[in-house]
Amino acid sequence: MTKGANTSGTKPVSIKDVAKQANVSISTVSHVLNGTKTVSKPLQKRVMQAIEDLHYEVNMVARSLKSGKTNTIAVIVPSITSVFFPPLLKSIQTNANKEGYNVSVFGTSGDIEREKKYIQDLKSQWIDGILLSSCIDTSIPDTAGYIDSLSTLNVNGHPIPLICLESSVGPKLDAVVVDDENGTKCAVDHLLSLGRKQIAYISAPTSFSMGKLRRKGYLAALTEQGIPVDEKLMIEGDYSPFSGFQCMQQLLARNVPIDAVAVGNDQMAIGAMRAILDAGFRIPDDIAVIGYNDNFPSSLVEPSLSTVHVPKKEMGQTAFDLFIRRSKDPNVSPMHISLSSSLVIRNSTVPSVQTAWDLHSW
Amino acid sequence: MTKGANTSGTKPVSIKDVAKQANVSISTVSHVLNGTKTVSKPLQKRVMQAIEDLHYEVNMVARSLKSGKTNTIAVIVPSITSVFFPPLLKSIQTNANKEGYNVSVFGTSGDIEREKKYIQDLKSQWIDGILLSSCIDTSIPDTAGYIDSLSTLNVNGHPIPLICLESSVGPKLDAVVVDDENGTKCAVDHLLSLGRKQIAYISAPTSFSMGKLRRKGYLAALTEQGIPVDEKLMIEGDYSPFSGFQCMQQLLARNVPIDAVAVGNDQMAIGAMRAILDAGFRIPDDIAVIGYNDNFPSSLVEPSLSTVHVPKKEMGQTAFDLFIRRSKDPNVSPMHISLSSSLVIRNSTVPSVQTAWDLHSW
DNA sequence: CTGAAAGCGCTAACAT
DNA sequence: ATGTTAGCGCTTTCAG
Repeated sequence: MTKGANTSGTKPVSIKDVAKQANVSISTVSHVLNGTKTVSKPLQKRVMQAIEDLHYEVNMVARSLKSGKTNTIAVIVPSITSVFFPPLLKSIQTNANKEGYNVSVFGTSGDIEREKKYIQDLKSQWIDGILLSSCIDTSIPDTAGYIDSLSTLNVNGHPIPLICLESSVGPKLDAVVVDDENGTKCAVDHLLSLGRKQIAYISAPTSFSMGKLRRKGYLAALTEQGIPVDEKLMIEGDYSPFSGFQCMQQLLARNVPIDAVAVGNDQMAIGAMRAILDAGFRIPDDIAVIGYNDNFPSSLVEPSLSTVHVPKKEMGQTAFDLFIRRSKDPNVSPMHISLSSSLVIRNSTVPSVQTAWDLHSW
Repeated sequence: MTKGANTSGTKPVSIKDVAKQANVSISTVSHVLNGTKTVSKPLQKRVMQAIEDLHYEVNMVARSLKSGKTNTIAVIVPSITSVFFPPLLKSIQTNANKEGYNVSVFGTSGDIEREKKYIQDLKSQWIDGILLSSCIDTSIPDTAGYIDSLSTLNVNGHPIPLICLESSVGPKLDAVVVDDENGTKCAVDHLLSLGRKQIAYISAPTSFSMGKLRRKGYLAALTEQGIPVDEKLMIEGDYSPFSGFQCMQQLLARNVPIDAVAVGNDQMAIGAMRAILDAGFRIPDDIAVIGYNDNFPSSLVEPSLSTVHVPKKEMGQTAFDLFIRRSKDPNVSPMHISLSSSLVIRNSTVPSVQTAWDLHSW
């Protein structure tokens, strides 16, 4: 009646016990378990029966030791509480489970040493693959060695597929990113189309390719319109809402006229909104704001935040697909997939549009 | 110079190779690796040197097979995207890492079959422990067998510690919960103290102890004031913001006067706020709203949402401590820890209080 | 179609 | 203090 849960027993039952009970050899049991070879119907029955009777369950660690596979992949991200990652993690999890993989999640808190440590540990555990949103600061010298080591991670004599998430770390590694530059350019173009002239920019850390590319998009948009770039209008945050708040305060304190601000992510944008509002300005009448990523809080704040939508679900899916692709053939050449993002216009740039709270994804 | 990353190699190097290189026995290597026995300085040196030279790294899966320990715990939650869990997961992760444990996270999407499947798989993997926020519906008969099996989970001849998170599943299991009943009572008392008489309640699923207890707190508060309970004022949601929205719409459609609503969690409360506002009522002038959990979005919405604070960090910490406690002695009697919650008053009940956006935790 | 046996890499009891 | 050896539970040649 109840499922074959070894619910009470104390003695571990192994393949050996099953073999004995079924009166067959140990290898026969293994073969019916894995379908590795054809086993005659009668024996098959007996084995199944014995498995049932004994409540046998395979031991994955022994199997892993033999097979070299753990059926587990790891996802390493800077923060598991940052609102951006959970949807991504969920997507990865869903896709991985579908293919029989388990997922372990690690949060580095932006500490590169912990990132390295995790990767080291993961190798020892014979992890089947790593999806990495690295917190490495590529602006620091001597970083090349680490990046290089990532592309040649190997264990048990074979390479461990490693896929970069969100931010490409090097040309030799598979990666799935969004078209950060173009997305930001669209955002700034939108501001420009609204007639804004003094557009500030709060950047995500430019020590990462993501931050660099997004800022590049900002610059490109200005340049295209022949607007001179003013360093006074640019500042760099650290992703967090509070850093956005602080950056905006500083921008405001510089006494340069500002009628709009584009921001490297939604968290900082919301922090910036707070600073603007606290300083007594109106959004967007005095200063328009646009973020990046389209996380659910952006639909909740007042006024709702315009932003650039990033397809997190698709991103997780794609990353997992890249992992599968590389597991099948470790030698395929690295693939960089850039997902396209799209503008989401809300009230922080256009007061007249109807916007609604996102009541579904959290 | 560079860390001993086996960065390029192809041959797996085992303890055997180290032994040969150092010209010692395999067990000596093991002993210096684990400090299991005292090894003479010179040999120790030679072994360390060989490890260095060969870029040796322990193989955790082989070690696990032998030792029966994987140094990994699993956390199973209904949803990894729900805003409540990430802070909890982070806390668990932090504490676990400190003690040398890795954490695997699993989201069941509220599907009890997936929950069972995960647990089954985890047993095969010889997981060291499970922290479980179960999605089992205790109102369904035949559920006892499952709960019972949880308290006797065992593998490799020894029990697997299992700790219930957020919702106690049975007296035989360790659990860390919040004082749901009292917390809700305080919330409703607050509404009462504001002079509200027609207080509706949107419940979390009452098929779980958490939902039951919180509703009980609501009833207790009314009863204490001699206010008759009106079934028309009660309804049950499914945790999600959208369900809160729908529940509130239904409540409003019942044409019973309502001047306040207490809600089983913040997500539903925010959904309910949307419904109230959409229906043209003012918050809190016409209808006051209070939630539960104190997740960051509650500070962001307009008006900000009063709620009951739940210490997620402490919860993760406590759960992990319980795990450690039970690993050390599988036979200690089950411990139920109830964390106390506290009222957070914001503008959805008291317009005059100053509230600020939470800019720090997401 | 079935079984015997050799390890995967490691730990730990048991010699020496 | 050091070495020898027997497995942990499983997969997978290789024989029969």
